[in-house]
Amino acid sequence: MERVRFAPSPTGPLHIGGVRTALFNYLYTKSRKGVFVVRVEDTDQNRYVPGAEEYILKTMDWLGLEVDEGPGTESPWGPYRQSERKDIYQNYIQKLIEKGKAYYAFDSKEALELERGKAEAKKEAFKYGQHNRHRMKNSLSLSTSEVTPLLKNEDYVIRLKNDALGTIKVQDELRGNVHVEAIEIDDKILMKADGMPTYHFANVVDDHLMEITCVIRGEEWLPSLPIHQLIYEGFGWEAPKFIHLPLILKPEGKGKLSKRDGSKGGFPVFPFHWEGSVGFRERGFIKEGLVNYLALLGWNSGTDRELFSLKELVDAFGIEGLQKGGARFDYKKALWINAQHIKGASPSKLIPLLPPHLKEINSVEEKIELIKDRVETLLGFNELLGLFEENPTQYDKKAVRKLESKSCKNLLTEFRLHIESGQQISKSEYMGKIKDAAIKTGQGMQALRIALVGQLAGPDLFAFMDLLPKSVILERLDNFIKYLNQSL
RNA sequence: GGCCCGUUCGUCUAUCGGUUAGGACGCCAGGUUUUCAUCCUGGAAAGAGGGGUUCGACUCCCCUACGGGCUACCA
Repeated sequence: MERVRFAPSPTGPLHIGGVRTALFNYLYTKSRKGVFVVRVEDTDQNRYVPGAEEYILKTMDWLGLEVDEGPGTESPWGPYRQSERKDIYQNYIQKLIEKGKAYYAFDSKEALELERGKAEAKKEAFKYGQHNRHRMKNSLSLSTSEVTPLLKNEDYVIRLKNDALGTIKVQDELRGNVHVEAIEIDDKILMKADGMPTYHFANVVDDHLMEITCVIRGEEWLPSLPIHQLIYEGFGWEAPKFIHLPLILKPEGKGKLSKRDGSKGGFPVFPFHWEGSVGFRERGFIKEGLVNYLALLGWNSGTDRELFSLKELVDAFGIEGLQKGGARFDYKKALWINAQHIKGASPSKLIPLLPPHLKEINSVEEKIELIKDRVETLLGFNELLGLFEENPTQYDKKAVRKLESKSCKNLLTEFRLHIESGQQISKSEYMGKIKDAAIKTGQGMQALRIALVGQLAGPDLFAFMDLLPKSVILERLDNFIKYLNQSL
């Protein structure tokens, strides 16, 4: 049975890169009928942001990424917040020290800065490791009698003792074998002075204890895979499989997509609102649209098919379809995908997603049916449904100018009488009136359209009128006739 | 700078040694429509460069270039 985890850090709202990582974790897990675990990696007390964890969980909930185990779940594998697992890490780091795979280090930040500066001056990278650990201040270079008081009186960290030789080989399911020289890997800090583990340590310990079978994370973690492997080996544990996903890149320019890119590019980067910034949900995306677009960023089904529901994605998913190179975010395509899902959705599914004042309007189902092919996002319904609810307050001047005011006025007056007398409102009836008035079809249709909605765009006029109370139609005709009178 | 990963139309991608290099978004043109949108049809648009290997390379190998990531007591 596969057990797969999504392990976000609550340092802020999840952005779409994180959402996609969650999605691929979910798809992989469910396509293999495995257990989907969410683990909150809150080991950095300085970067902790209140509300972020809740935001992440809400996102999963909104998108339908059902969590099998996570914060709040009672199970032998819990707890699922790393801040609640401190004792476990303390316990396991001792084991690593006993095995001689980790050691205490007492170097001050200043001392490390100094070393770093020296290395930089020589155009070298500073590494704390095999070649220089003997001249640093740690339990390997100091005698036991020196170490004991330091342990008591000074801040210290615990470092990985990397004594690997030659070349380290690690495996990524997407990229195959990756080789790194052991000397390149430094003695990473495993335990910080505040007693909390670093990512590297907590991650390995938890993945092992939670019996995770496959780790799916962003490509930014690929360089630290050898470190993690060293820790697994230090414990004598078998490592899970690893998949490093390509990153989502900025729409244009350089680098990976960041949280700031949204405001610059005029598109959202968060699933839903966070503080001042709006998310995909506020921009009128439905979950199916967002999920589908994100799945296509770095994955394809191997066929020409692009439209999928979440369930269909689960069925179609396979790691063969994963891409190795980074993918640029394309908001236009995201909008198109969203539009396809809105078009395919039934009105009853869309109505609950509308703002309260729109949910309740008359014949809302029929109205949505009439206009859903015309919108890209849910926001489009505000505008188009508004055409039913509010009489035009102004008329498109340019369009009005092109009308032959007098004959159009007569036509509309005639049509008004026709409606008032209780006769049928149909296309053929109106066409007859146009013919009688001896004006062009286009003119006649445009005049009616402007009268009803104030502009030259909108849904089919007769279907539109079917859903409009007769009194409202009359009112709008009156208003426009009056308007024409004034301008004559 | 060092290390690692990557590179097919503007963008997302198919191709797993032999194809007129396919699809989608976007763009352009035409059609349907009372308008706009939808929809339909068509079009422009790609293998980073250089070496190999091979009867034959987008596909395999090497180099270069470019892009990305990492290089914290952050994840």
